[in-house]
Amino acid sequence: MKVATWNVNSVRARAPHLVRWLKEAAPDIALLQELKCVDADFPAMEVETLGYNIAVHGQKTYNGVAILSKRPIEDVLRGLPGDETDEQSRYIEATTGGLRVASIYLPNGNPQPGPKFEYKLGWMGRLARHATSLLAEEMPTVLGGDYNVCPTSDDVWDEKAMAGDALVQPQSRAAWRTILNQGWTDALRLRHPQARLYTYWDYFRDRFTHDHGLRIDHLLLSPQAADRLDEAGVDRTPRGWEKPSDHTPAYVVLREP
DNA sequence: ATGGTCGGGCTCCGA
Repeated sequence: MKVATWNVNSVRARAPHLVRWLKEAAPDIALLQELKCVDADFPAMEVETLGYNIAVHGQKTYNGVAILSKRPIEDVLRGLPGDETDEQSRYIEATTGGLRVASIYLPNGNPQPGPKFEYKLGWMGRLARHATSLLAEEMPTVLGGDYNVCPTSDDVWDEKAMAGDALVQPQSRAAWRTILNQGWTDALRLRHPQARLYTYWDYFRDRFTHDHGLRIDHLLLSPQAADRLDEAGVDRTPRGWEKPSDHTPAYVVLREP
């Protein structure tokens, strides 16, 4: 069971890449972020033709998340619990293929300090509370997505260049660890303890060419999912295609129970 | 080196 996550940076602009990647990488479950469109504008026909079911939580212009699965999708939760006033489409969760999975687009938080950074930290607190309730279910669970957090200095090409950025702030990293320390496994780091394992390269200054990247897309596994972890990795290929997203897919392979 | 490049949707915002 291959579960992949990818921030596509507009699903309509990236539809040809999405189709090509689904064919070549063939994930059983794909968690997408930054759709930048409402549900009705998701390129459903192209994806369904490849044998995927779709659950979308879209939004005009900004944000938007989706779950694609070759298996039936059930018990869909749209929006992160904990704040009825939050209008941003950054969270979708569902049961598919015997797993509970979430597609997460965590707030960027820049500029910091400021209201956007406060929103990010508040959102992370809500995610931590919800993650606790997910662990209590004792289901194999995968929380994948663009977390907009570089967990350690190993996850940043240059700490000095990024020093003022919300993605590397001590508060962001502490909030990340609060979730991790509940008992979630950072699958990519577990499988690649030493590697510079970037998932994002800024569009400007040829950052991909020079491998000046960040590791901000993560797959967190509940203990029941971590028991089944085979491989984990980053697929850098789509970042090298013409007109790419600034993120590239990351994935885990879980053994059958 | 405080710029640079994208995408969306309209003259600038978010990343």
